[in-house]
Amino acid sequence: MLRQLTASMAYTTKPTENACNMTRRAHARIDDVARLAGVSIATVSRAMTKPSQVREETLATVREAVRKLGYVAHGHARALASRKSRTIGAIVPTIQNSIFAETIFALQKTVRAEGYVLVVACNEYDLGGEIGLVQELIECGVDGLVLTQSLHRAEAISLLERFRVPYVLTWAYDSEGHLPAVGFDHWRASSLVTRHLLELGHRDFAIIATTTEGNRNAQDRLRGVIETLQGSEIELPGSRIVQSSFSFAEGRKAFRQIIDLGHRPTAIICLNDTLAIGAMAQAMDMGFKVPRDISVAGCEDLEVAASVVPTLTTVRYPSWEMGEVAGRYLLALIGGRSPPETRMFQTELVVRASTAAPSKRMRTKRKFV
Amino acid sequence: MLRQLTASMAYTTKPTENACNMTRRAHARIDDVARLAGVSIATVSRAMTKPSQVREETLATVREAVRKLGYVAHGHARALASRKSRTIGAIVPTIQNSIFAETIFALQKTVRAEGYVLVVACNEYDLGGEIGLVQELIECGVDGLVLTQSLHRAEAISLLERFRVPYVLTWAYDSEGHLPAVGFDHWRASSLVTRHLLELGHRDFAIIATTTEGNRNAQDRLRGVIETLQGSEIELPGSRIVQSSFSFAEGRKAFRQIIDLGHRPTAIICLNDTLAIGAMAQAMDMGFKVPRDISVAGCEDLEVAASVVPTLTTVRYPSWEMGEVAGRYLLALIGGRSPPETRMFQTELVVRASTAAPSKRMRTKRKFV
DNA sequence: TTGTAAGCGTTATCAC
DNA sequence: GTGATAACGCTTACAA
Repeated sequence: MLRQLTASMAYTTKPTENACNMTRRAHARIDDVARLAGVSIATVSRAMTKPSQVREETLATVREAVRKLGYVAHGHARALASRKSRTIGAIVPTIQNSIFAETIFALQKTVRAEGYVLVVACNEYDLGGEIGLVQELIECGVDGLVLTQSLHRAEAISLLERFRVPYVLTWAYDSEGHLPAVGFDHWRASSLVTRHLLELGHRDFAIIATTTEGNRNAQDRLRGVIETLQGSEIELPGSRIVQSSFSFAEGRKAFRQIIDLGHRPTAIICLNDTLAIGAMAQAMDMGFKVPRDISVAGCEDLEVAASVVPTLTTVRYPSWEMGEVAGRYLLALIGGRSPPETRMFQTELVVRASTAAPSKRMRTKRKFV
Repeated sequence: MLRQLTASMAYTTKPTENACNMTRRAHARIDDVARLAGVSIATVSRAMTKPSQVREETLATVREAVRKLGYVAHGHARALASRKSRTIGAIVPTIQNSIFAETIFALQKTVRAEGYVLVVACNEYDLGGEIGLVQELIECGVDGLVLTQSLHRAEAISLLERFRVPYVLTWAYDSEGHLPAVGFDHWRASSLVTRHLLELGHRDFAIIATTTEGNRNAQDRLRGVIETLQGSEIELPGSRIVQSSFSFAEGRKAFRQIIDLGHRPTAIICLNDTLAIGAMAQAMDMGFKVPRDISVAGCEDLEVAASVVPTLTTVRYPSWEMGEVAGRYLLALIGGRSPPETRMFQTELVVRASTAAPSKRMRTKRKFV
């Protein structure tokens, strides 16, 4: 509730009556400022939003009145009249995953620099109904919307277009390149990791994969590994690919599962860092020396994980930059300027101490696939 | 921008003209729904917000019209007329720190369940001007505001009270108990850790502390350790307390610094988990076995860190619960219900593998302070 | 450069 | 239960 009125301020009271005793109201309105400054409300409005159109002297008077009364504009009234709210919405699966937190943080900073505030909603991987969220944010009157890993892209977009709300997709894949989307090349990310291990001389792999069902990004990552291996004429038996869900413990379990197969690969590629860290921990618990006995690599930079386990070879995803670009894109669209090109961000391999060439000991002990 | 009008819709056109051809407009308004349903706009409004006051049959007609037109209410107009916006604001230092992310996530979930959306703003530890942010959110017309570790509490509160915006402080300390605040007992948290080590038989400590300047929480944590030690007649020489900033690398550096003193404590208490993990990593790099040679404990549960380094003895801060309570508190205040009691959350010691009784080897090798 | 006044799309009061 | 209509607090086209 933005303002609390005294009883006498109810609908029956005439506006002119209020005008006389602003002391009875909770806070100042534009007409209070106008009266104190001795100008019209239009001038006050202009002084607030287009100061260049107001004479220097008048401006000073108005500003003084604003200061004296502690006037703060009523955003909803302003939005209703001007048809712009200076708010931007963002929908993310969760804010608890540091990769999304980073994007949101960057986005928030970017739009705030232009006077926009950010409305954040989490769809919790659709448990709450993504389309409902989009509609809610439209109802809130956001000037633009950022969608992250949208699960119902087509519906969300048609809704946004019907309401003429500018939008941009993040963490998204757009094969045709027609949609405003910024994302990562997940295929390339996991391919980078794989090539790195191939170049070190590894020929004997296992993959700890995430579930790929309905997740294009995860599919791309898995394909990136498999196709790169195929490029080197290496076929991976299906049993060497373990599917896991997202957790440290799952990474441990998957590692055990691989070792239980009775065949030790020289390198393990994990399709995300949480799994990789779990696998590494399990390897060490089981007496493996990393990377002497086995190399472990991840495919997705978890900022926090990287600071905690700074030895993991992985791929850096510039999620901060993505947030910035998404913000700038929307701001341009809203401001009627031509937006920057949307694009596929390139990821970058970060080689750390968890990978090395297979040791002689490994080579002699193992038969290749 | 919520709606785009065609040229003919400019101010010169009379409302009654618009009414006839809604096809030329971007989307439906309440009067379009009313016309299609054959009722007045007042009825439509009631059907949307107080369905119980509308006859079942009328309700169905209106709902059908809403569906047909894809009508979505204009939040700003609604907010202006009703004086409530169904948005709640939250100011946090950053969303990148997982403890705040967790609180925000819980808050978001709690308020969304009641139909509110969350506007998030980060003050980046005041680099952006906290009071400005508060004013911005008031201008946005939030129905309530959550402040986190507010650095300018007095000013923020006076502003909020002037505008009659309900608020609640989180991660906050309120010695008098007059303010609506939910926080943690940091003194107790670090005291718990200290007592645990004392009970294991440790007498020889070092502390890796955070900067305490202007940070009441950090001060409390440090006092918790020192005063608990004093309770056992243990005085810590100042050189055994190393001040660090917040990072993994700083934890490493601080550990080296302590060892460089030439005296090895049997236990190290770190005032946050990031420092603790850094210290542990450094210890292991330097050939220490944890906890055989040295015990390491933290004072602040970092969710991600805990999942990555699941061996760290630390204190769990229920930040999720705090977000929930903060949300419920505001919702109660807004709804005119009596709010739940604000309180100091109790933290809870989580003993893991990084602490143990000092070994005989340690005991014989060391002289006590 | 400034003032006048007509919107912006709802809700809430009051009469029926 | 429902309808007519006056707010809600601001922006902006147009006139001065």
